[in-house]
Amino acid sequence: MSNAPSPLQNRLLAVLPEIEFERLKPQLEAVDMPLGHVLYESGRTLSHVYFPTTSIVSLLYVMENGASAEIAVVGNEGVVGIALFMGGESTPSRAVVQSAGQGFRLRGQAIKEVFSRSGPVMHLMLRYTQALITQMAQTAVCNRHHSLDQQLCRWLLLSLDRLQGNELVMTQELIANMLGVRREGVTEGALKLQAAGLIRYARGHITVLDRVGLEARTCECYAVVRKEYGRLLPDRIAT
Amino acid sequence: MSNAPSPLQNRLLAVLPEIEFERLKPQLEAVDMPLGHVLYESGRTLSHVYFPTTSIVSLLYVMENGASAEIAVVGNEGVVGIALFMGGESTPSRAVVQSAGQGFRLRGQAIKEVFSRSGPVMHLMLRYTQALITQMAQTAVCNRHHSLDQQLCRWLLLSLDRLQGNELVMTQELIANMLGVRREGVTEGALKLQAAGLIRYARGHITVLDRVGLEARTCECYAVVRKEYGRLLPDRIAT
DNA sequence: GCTGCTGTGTGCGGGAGCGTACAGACTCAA
DNA sequence: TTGAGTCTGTACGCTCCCGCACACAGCAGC
Repeated sequence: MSNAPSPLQNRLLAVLPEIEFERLKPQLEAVDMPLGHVLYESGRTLSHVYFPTTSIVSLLYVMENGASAEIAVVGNEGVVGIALFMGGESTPSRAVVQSAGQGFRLRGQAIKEVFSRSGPVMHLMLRYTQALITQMAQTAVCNRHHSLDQQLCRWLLLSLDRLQGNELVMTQELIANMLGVRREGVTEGALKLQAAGLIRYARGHITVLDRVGLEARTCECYAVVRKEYGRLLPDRIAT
Repeated sequence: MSNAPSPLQNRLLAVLPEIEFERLKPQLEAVDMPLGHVLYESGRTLSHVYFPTTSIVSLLYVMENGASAEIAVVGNEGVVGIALFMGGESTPSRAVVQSAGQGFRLRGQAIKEVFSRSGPVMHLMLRYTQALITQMAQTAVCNRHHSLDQQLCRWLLLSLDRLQGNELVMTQELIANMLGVRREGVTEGALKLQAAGLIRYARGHITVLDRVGLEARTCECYAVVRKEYGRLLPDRIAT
């Protein structure tokens, strides 16, 4: 029974080589993590990374209308605030204590120094990875909350951003696989878009006629992802 | 117009400092990426990372019953195979060419060398990050395909794994927020679990009576996540 | 031409979960 | 003890999407 909380209750810290742990230890600050406490807010620059010991933290995405969805959950097996060392400094999600308890925190600067000895290739890879993470998280949110029609628009836009030109070669069947929905659902969605003059569809060839129109029909998820790609990847590497 | 494909068409490669790019360049191999081509299979060790130039790649999770869901999409803004440099070597997802085109690939060893100069703290952080990514990806899949009841079980198990003891303090309202569903839906799900003798519920206190029973009721997502945490994090850092 | 295959359109019953509304049950403080 | 507040249970109509079935249209090859 460890009554005095120890950083070693966090299993990431516990498996570090002793030398490394001893180096970090003086900088670890014990913190109380009461239920509902917000460790960081969406879009805010993080000041610390948190290593939960007896608490659980939820990573939540809060939508514009206030509805939310959990992206992931972090307990004593992990660390909250990976954006700090991935190089993004912030994320579009919020971290909330889901189960009260203790933890330790480390100033952002300290963890960043560990990563600072590495070269530009690694930094770029990590920043990209964070952008990818955002896309995954937003996919989860979108799957939960948005209509097939909105998701279809999002998907078309994400694909379009990665192509030159405005035509994509893709059957409705394949799109359905990607979105995890029925083929018939894609048919109906595509028909609506076609009727609205936004796309033209013909046996595996989609031509986007009105990109702005698609953006107007999709959900916020697309914009969130696009913005993060723009923010994280330099020199006009946008989504 | 660049008729001869250039690695610089990939925007990650394009923003690298010239010195770094020149170092990688001789090792970049141009590859054709035909529609439907599987770059890597779920669970298989990756041999290369791929930098798409004119192609688009889908990261898909394929469920046991064959249904699938796209986790994310990667085009010339990114790289396929982040598990290689994150240290995981493999992922539970499959990478499929969604739009035919070209790309460049790099032997895994080459990208790993870039990361090998870093210390154990960073490696651990990255491996953890990959585990977290898996959790997010699986959340997306689960949101798409599984019932509220299954998701409730998954959520309870993930929380339980991060707690000592078998009681969690959590109102149905909060769980609903996490899962992104109605509170009433959680009520109904919890009642079923209680009727089956798996949990006991009382005003914000849940006691898990039959963990194995919960595991039997949840979907594959829980096991996938748990297994990846076990695999990626050493020394019995499980989910 | 005909035949087959692939891709798209359509219709219908059913179920899961939503929005809404409200009722009971427990807890705490005045 | 009484009332207010919080948490949980129940009910009902509705919508979106699913599963299934089938028709049709374009495009290949012979």
